[in-house]
Amino acid sequence: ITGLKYISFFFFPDAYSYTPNVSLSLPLGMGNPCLANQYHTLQTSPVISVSSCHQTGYSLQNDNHAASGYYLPHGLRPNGAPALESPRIEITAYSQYPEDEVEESSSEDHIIKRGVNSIVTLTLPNADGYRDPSCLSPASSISSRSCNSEASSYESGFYNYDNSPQNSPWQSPCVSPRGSSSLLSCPHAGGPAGSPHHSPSTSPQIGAMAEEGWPAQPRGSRPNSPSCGGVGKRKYSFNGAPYRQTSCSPNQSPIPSPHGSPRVSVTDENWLANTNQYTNSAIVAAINALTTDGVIDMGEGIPIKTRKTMLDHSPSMSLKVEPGGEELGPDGELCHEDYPSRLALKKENYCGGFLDVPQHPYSWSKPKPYLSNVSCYSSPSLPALDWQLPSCSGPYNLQIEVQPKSHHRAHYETEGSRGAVKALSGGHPVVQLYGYMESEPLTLQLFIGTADDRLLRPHAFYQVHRITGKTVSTASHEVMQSNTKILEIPLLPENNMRAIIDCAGILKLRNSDIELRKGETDIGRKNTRVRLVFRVHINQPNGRTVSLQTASNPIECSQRSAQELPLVEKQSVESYPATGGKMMLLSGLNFLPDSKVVFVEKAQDGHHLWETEAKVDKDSVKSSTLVVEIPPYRNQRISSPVHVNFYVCNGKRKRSQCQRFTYLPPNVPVIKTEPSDEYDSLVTAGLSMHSKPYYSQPRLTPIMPVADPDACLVGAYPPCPPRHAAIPSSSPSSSPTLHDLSPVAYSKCLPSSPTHAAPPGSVVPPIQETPGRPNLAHPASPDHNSCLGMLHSQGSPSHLNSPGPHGYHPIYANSSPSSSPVSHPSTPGGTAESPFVQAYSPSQVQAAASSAQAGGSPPSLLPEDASPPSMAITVKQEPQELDQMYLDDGKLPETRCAHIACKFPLGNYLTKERHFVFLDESFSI
DNA sequence: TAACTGGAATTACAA
DNA sequence: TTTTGTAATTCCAGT
Repeated sequence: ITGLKYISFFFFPDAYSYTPNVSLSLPLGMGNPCLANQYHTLQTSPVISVSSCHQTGYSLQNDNHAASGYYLPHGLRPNGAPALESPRIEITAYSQYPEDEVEESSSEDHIIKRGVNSIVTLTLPNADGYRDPSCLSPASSISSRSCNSEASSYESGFYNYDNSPQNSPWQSPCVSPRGSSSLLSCPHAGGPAGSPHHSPSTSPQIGAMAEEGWPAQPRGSRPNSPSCGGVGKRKYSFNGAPYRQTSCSPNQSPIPSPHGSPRVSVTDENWLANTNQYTNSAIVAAINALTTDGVIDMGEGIPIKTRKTMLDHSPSMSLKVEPGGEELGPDGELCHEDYPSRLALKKENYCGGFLDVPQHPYSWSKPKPYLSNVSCYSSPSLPALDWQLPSCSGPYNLQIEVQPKSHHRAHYETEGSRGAVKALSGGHPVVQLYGYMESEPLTLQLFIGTADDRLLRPHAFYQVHRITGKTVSTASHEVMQSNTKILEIPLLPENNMRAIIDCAGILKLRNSDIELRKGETDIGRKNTRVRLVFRVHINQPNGRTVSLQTASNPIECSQRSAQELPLVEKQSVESYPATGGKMMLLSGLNFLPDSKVVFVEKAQDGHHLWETEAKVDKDSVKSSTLVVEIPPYRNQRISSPVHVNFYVCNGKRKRSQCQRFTYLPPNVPVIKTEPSDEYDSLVTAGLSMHSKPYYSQPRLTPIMPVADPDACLVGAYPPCPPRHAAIPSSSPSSSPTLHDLSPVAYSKCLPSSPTHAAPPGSVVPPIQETPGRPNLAHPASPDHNSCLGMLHSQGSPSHLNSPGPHGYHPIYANSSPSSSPVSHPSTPGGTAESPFVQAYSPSQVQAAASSAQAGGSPPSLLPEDASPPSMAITVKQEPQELDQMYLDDGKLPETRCAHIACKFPLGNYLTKERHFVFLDESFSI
């Protein structure tokens, strides 16, 4: 319902005719380059400028790029707010917004409507409700605090738009009145709101809090832990959820994320490398000041959606402040520049005691010299966390050299840390970036992602937890981005751009806390598998940024299942002719002699089409390996690959996650994989291990076997750099795989199915264009899309050749049929010719992300000020027998791709929706 | 002492 | 509506 409302909101002319232009200018001086970057204003004193203007001039396109639209300083305060000697709050609300929106907000928050331009009064919780900072338990550290993780996804499309900068079409860095409820985000309250980017209004907890007497009782049915009283580990959040305590905490300093603003145009000039990019306490304080006074009202002047997200987005990234730590600049020096701001704002803060508590500036456990040159943040707006990115591009290749163990018991906030994620070998996961020859260090980002069969996205119920201690050798620190905690780890040239991930634990958030979050559609129950997602952003000389991402094998995080449930980590065969009969080796855990392997096929609507039990070689069963004979498919005469699933069953309710398997037509070459050392001993003749990826990254839907990504690039695109000769082979899944390349599959790298013209999970071009550069919005030509998809390797490379649900990415959808990849000569490695070389500005990226997620469709990349390409909505009548046509031709006509691309007029969500439907239908056909 | 573990009791939830 | 089993969460006792 929310989504529908949301969508309709977008399509309704009056709805988008007004563009909530709300901006928050919080010049923090040297304290926060991020802010400077985001707002293009670097002032000497804090200035909070919140305004809502009705701008009829906004184009639809801009609306769709909402995030950026409302966000950019150039939108409202082109010149930035004037420098002031003291904090100033400017609130201007001119416009009105849809009534329904108002109602919605009013009901959710305790905001009193007084008319379009009137003041909204926010009912504030009792100050007594704020938790005493002294009550902070170990878990109260940001590491333990959970955050409402962004759960945006293309699957759900619309949801969570309200609290994800990237997701919200209305996202705005502004402080909204509702956000003000964020006072809730009051420091001590520690709510999700604790982070300024949280909009209380969007959080169900807010309402609950106000109604139930925040933060007296944790929401939910669970009784308070004995320790909740403020003595034990249990921490109170305003809604009772410990993790909700956030950046507001005196010890926490949320900061706006450089990524947070889609329209942020950060240049190298305004990026103050030697300033503390993570010091945004000022903005937090400012927001608190603004939002907690209880009388500020912008509500009536700002579209609800905007108001909901304003607070959320501004600071989409916050810094964890280690208690007792010190805020260090890149060079290790304390950075207290933002203190004045904080202090100044403190007086305005509803939570009076908030700033009285000594600040505990963040401190790296070790000097982080590389920070001074971290290029990661040179880009103001990096891809949203739920964007699918490739693991390699041009010369770069981000790889997980050592995979984490398949089980890691996550800890609750009520518990102490359960340590860092370990590797199978007993060590820790290792990640390395290949192909990077520069001398400047980079930052490796790590967050906890999902491990289901949908697109990779931040896991709503788990957060990465920074592990500290003498046993930890890797420096790291935490930042928040869109409710997702990110661990940043240095990638140093001296270490060969290799990082040992011994500083990452996993925090489990209570299901009840997350599920009640507005917009959250995922359920936590039995959703206990995660993946470590690594990202790196490489700045190019030309200002663009190459973003790479890779995800680990799935990690089971529950205690129980780790002991009982079978877990399939790898499978030796991903696909095989329908005749079956081949032995497949499964590698995993908790296999029993009585374990059964069941193959199932389900229709799109979920009902069973076929189910059969495979023969298990009981003699060879070990707890970690299982040999099973691939059963023949029910139809031996299939003309195209058929995707089925299988699972290992140890008894009632003791099933492994479903694994994907593809039955191929007899004439389709079988994909062979290269055995990995670690598993060689396990592999019997003819068996080689495949990292299993049913629930891993979206994969190619293989109507035709997909070759190695690199191979795919051969000829047309520069291949990813070969792995380093010294690449450890400890991780089978991370080992490259070799595949037989069918001439058909190889020749064109074409999508194997119509859906690939614009797969929902397509890889986002890893290269961002310099801000301001007009976007050409021509992403790769249609026929490149498939390659993009193929490259969208996350986790183990091997899954590249496996089929999988594909997300569709907007970037390509907007491709002009005739357009070709934008050439960027300066791109190293000849990426100019790579399909990944998509020219887009950061703002566009963000805007696109936002619009896409908000609208349930992928973001589109268009220059903010550019009018949408004249793309007629040409809905070509597709042949009814797509599969047949494909098979007959041996390829998917590029022209079809082109037409599909044409169906995505930028900014037209309705059309996009239709397109999705179309794709589904096509696929079905 | 703090971090980390393993186990299990308690509570919530779903079949 | 109740029962029962499972999953989630919290707590304890160690290392």
